Amino acid sequence: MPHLLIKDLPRYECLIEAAKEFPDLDPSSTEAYLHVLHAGDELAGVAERSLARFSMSQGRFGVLMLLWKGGDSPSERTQCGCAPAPRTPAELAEAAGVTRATMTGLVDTLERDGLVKREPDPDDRRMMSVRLTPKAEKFMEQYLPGHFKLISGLMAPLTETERRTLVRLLGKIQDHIPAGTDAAAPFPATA
Amino acid sequence: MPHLLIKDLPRYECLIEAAKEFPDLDPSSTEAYLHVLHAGDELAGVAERSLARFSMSQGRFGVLMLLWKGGDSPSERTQCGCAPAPRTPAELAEAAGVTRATMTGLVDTLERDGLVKREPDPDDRRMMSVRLTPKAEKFMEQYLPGHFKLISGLMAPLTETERRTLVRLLGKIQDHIPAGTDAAAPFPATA
DNA sequence: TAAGATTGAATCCTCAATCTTT
DNA sequence: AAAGATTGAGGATTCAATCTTA
Repeated sequence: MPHLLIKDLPRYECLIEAAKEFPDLDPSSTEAYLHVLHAGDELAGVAERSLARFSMSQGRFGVLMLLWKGGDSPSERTQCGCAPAPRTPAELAEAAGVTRATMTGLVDTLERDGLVKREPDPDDRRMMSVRLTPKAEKFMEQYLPGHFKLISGLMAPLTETERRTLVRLLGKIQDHIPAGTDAAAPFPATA
Repeated sequence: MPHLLIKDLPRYECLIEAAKEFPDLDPSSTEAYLHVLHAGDELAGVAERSLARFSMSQGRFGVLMLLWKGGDSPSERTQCGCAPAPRTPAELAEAAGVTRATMTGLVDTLERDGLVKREPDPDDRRMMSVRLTPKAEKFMEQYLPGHFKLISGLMAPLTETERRTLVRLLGKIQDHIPAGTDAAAPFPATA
């Protein structure tokens, strides 16, 4: 599940050493890259272990969050000026950034556990509508306050200003990440 | 594969709005938390798509990196003063932070693809020794320069100073992450 | 044809046995 | 016993079909 299969990051001196053999290796870039991935893994790990006690996974929890407080009518489905909350498996997959097949699987286990319910769309019989059950509403009401407290605790080592700086720096990276699969090839795939 | 099942992060105003309903939600903490996870997902996604063109996964690549340039004799296995490179499945699992069962699976597919070779330990017949094959050495020599270039490009939007700041801020978070599973429970698991 | 949802085969990962050797 | 490695069952994920409806 972690992005990085390394528990202990290499020391900066090791990166400098490795750069002698690989001129393309930029130590400060590599260090920053490894730290972002590692921090993400660690934070996700904490959240994951917290969720695991309720037999909940990050993926299934994410679907619950997407469905949470979405309202029923289209007018209710817009939260504070944002896009309407997703309802169908296709919308959920799009919003979550996973394939429809993955969403089918997630909704399967959520439905099996009584947390969501599939209902056929009355207008278009190809579509399904996914809704939270009262059991899921109750779970979210009980779980979320502690979840937010956990996040606050994780970020407590940073001051408000440092958090803003962190978000700004990460934003600069994300704004320049090539979308989709068009990342430059390390070497020709036909080699 | 992503840690976060949300493609578009909520806007800050939405977090402030949500905080009215959940007093435990601290907007700046939540924003920073979501950004770290999201940035990690995006960066890992780029690396993953780059590796995928060679039928390589982050997990298997991580094993290759762990094994890379480890040398044969114990004296060679220490790289620039760091811990000796792992050799057995148990050591690899420990260094990678995954279970031994996971490492067995990764080594299985790497061996099937001719990238590593298992050899029984002559001293202790319970143990195996895992080594890179010449095919894997060649792959790494061809792949790594482009890999490091890719990372440099991803971090290019940041100045050297900004990278140091980013690493410092992430380090402050990581230093205070509770180890293992002892994260505070959001609410009693027995509820 | 095309779109929504699902299924089947495959990889990656975990936990809880199991098997072998110490 | 205890340690190293593996196996088996199951969840999460993807891709490439497949099925139904528009």
